[in-house]
Amino acid sequence: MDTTALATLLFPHVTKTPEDIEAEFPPRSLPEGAIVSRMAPSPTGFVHLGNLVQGLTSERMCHQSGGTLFLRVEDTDAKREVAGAVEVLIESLKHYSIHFDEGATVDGDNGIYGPYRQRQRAAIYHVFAKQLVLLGMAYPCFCTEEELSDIHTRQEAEKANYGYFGKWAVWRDRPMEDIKAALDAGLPWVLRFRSTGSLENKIRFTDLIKGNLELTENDIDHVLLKSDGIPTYHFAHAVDDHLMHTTHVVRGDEWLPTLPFHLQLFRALGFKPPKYLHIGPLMKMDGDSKRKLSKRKDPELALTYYREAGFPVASVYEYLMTVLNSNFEDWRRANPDAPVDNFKFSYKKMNPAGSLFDAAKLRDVSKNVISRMSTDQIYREVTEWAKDFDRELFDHLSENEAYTKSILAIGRGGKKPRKDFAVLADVRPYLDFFFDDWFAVTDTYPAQFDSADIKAALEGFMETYDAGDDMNVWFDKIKAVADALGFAADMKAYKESPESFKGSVADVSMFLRVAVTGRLNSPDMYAVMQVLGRERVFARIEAMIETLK
RNA sequence: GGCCCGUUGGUCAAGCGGUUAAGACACCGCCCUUUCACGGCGGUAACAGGAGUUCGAUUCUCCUACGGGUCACCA
Repeated sequence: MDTTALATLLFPHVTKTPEDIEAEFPPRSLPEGAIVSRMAPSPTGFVHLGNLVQGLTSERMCHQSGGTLFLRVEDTDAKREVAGAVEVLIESLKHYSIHFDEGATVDGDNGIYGPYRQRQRAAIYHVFAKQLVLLGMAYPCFCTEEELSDIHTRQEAEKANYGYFGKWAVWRDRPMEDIKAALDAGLPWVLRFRSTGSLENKIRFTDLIKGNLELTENDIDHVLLKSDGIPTYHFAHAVDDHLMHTTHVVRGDEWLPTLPFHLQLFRALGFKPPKYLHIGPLMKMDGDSKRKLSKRKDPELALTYYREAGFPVASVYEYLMTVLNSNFEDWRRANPDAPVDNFKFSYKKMNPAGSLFDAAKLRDVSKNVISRMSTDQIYREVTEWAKDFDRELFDHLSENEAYTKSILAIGRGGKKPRKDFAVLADVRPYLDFFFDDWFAVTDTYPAQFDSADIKAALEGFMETYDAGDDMNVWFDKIKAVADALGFAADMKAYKESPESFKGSVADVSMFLRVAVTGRLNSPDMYAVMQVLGRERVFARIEAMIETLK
């Protein structure tokens, strides 16, 4: 077979050589040990947790090593592409604070190793495709979809392995005349890799996460270029990651089965392969068994789900960190206030197996994250969230900024901050009673108490209340009210002989709490009253007294 | 079916030939506490099974079982 003739026949317009292209993608000048990696998602309009897991890993490795992280859009499948998906993607990753040094942006490209959208790189791939043809390592295949599925059916019937190889690879050794004839007839064709691998042979490979692996060689003549001239993932991966000087590839371990093929491709092209990190899948419980989180069945796979539910970015980030690096939690406990970026991320701490996504754990992490936020920070977070997902809340918050902040400040800061919020959506039910138009008495007094006593306690409280009192004086006054009504002022005394009292100061506090907050449970009453102000407090108590008449 | 990866308590996970097998979440109990939310102390609970290698295996090897992934002109 005259490969020169075939190459010219197949790629008449390709004039550049691989050397020309190489010259256009010079080596990067980065410090020793700097990692170059990328996020290479396909623009399907759906950004999921897996993308973030992979992105976070790449991002940490690059930026911790003084390297470069870039974004490459893998838009080789025109059928799946959704309009505006690139924008969604970029916006979403930005939201989750993954910063790219280089790559595709909303307006175009940033960097000298572009284009960063694969379809725009078609001419580049063709140069290397032609090269492979020249070397006899690739050939055109004119099989139709029907022929291919027919092959598959026959393989099933014969219990043979699936795929285009051996005797099934009907175009692998066709004479030139056949190829010419097919070309002249205008038949569509794909370019296939001429594999020399054998199932008999094993290859050894070290994955940075999975460790030493023994894989079987690839014997399939995979498609390199599709009939539209656009490369498949495999070919684009080899060419791009070589030209863009990627040092580490982080991806899901569903790629492990095709890894032998990728390695083969790199060798055929004369490229040095990057180091690989194959991450186990994120799973979830489905009945009694685990399974990979699925785009179709599991709404919690989509990043938008977390935004909508009101998980702050920092919460999702920290949760994923705990999943990715097993020592992250320990570090966080030792450094509760340190910026996350200070954590030393290590791929050595990554779990080779898949992890079950743990929603309860995410909530717990989130509670801690939110509890550590300053008042201004939580105000900003919740306002921003409410803007999109709870307009009414947004209005209340933004029209009463100072007031809202004083509410959110209750129990915030200090060694043992309150942990009331797992998600920002928890904020509204927590603080709604502070706003008069939302305030409603939803809990009722337990039946065991006499309304005359309740009324007397409320009135007694108002007689001596002074907003200027400090907490101790304030509570002493409540104790005095309790005492006067035959309620124990001292909890110890009450516990020793509850039968000698009508109740305790705890009950008297409860009378006030229901009147002032409308419920049995609330944050610290003293602080609540300070925030509400004397006028509101009295108005509410008086309203309650009315109902007790 | 072929190929590959994985398997420590309910869940997330330390461990990397000798440990009383960490820790976190969840759950339970006690303490603190005017409710709540915290916080403190304690508890239940695990090396899938079987053969090897070794003085000794959770750790190494093999087999089995189970789970997962993958076998497209999708990535």
